[in-house]
Amino acid sequence: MAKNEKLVSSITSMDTDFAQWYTDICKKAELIEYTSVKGCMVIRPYGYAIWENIQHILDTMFKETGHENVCLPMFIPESLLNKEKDHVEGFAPEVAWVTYGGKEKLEERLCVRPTSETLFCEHYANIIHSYRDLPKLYNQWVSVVRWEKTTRPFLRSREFLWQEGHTIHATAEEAIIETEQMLNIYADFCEKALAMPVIKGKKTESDKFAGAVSTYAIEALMHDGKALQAGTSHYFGDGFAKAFDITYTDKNNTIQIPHQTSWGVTTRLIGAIIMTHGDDNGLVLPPAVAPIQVVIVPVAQHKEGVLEKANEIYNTLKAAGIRVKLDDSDNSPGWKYSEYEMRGVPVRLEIGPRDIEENHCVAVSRHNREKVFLSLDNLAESVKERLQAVHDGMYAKALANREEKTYSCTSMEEIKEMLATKGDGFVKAMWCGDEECEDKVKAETGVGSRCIPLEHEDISDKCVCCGKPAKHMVVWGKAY
RNA sequence: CGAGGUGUGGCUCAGUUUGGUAGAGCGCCACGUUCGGGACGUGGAGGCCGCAGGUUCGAAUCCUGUCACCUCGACCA
Repeated sequence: MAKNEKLVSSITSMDTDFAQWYTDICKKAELIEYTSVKGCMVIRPYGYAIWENIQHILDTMFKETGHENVCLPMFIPESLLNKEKDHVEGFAPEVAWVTYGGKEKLEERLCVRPTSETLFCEHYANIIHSYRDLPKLYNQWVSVVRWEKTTRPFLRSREFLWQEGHTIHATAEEAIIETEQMLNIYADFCEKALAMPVIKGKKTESDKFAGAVSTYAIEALMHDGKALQAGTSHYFGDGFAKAFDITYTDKNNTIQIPHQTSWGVTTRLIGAIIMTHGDDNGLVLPPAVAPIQVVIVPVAQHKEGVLEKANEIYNTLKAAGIRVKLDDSDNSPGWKYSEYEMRGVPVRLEIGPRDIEENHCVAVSRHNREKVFLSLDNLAESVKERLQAVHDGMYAKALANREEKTYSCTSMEEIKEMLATKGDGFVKAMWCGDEECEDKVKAETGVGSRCIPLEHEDISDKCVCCGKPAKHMVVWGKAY
């Protein structure tokens, strides 16, 4: 392994400086490049291809559950943004404004959408009249702008790509079911496509979305023990509908107010992948979203028959629907091994004269570097099995990391001690429901409330802070 | 946004204290030899020192401002 350290010396090791390690990977795996505008990055082809794969899988899940894609404007007139009081207050500090059109000052300034609830509401008010018009299950894939003070690639940028689902329903029950359904879709996606375990939970009052009745989120734990909110799903009740005057006539010819939801995930998921699975050799990509699932590295490719065989393998795998790349550049095999490990390619196949003689190739799994020989007969099948094994291995590893860094605590002292001795992580502790206690826990221990998990656990019957009867089990953590 | 740190070819950095007109290694390009964990030889290209002002006969070096990145806080997908 000593030699190995030298190979990857260009990436700062995770233990030395996790933040620098993260930045190194973003740059060296060619996911992003900075631009002259703070917080606005170029997502390079390799990074964007990951996003395209995320989009494709999620979009399919959305469509399977009856959602339709739309596209709304990127500008919101100030008066429209101002219609829902909590919503404006939540977003006003971080919106960017357009005040000029060419040389003329605008009568009313336009905000660059930080999120599109208000636009959807304006639209719904126009198109919804009857119970027959409901529900509307809309989603859009767009970018939004939030003028953040501190920015980091993927985790917090001023412009970011996301999808925002906005649905409107006849009844509260239906909207609540939608909110839960989308939370479940996100959690399934994270676990099955990104190999990333998440905790589904409800946000506390102080932490919920501006204008929502309740906010649900999936929370993931990164390799360094910090929490990352990976997706949110909000139930709005009829608050927005009232503010925007959206009504419909029901079967009995009486005017009713509909109920709404919104839900979203962003390019932050790419940051989550990096920080959940990455290691000191670079990126480790889950097979489902990896732009290249298998890279073929020919060894002694100048020798007769090697490139021919490599091409044959390439064609076989490609025909089987695997995203495969053959690197026949004249870099040395060793160089290629390191390069594709840094880029996180899940499986590498090595094929050289000795392999050809024995009718097999070498398969190396990125996440654990395990090497096996695979027969060239039925190769597509066995490669698919390897990809599945990589996914399973990555999930197990990420889950083990989370378990190891999850602590159940019954007192403030215990929280402090666990964090001090075992490092950052998820802290499970009971809470009375009082905001004062929530703030106090954060102020004294450094960990804030992440969510109230849907799967309840009884750690004790008393609030970890005040000792009064507990209402909820809360997962606490330091957040990105 | 508050406190601290760093900006020098694509990358990692030396040079800044004490001003005198820019270096190394890696990478890149060409050719040849190589090829089972980042190969080697020979030749070559590439930087007005983050940017803008100022001081000075003269600024990578001193001063002011600004931008970007990193760390720790506060805010957030």
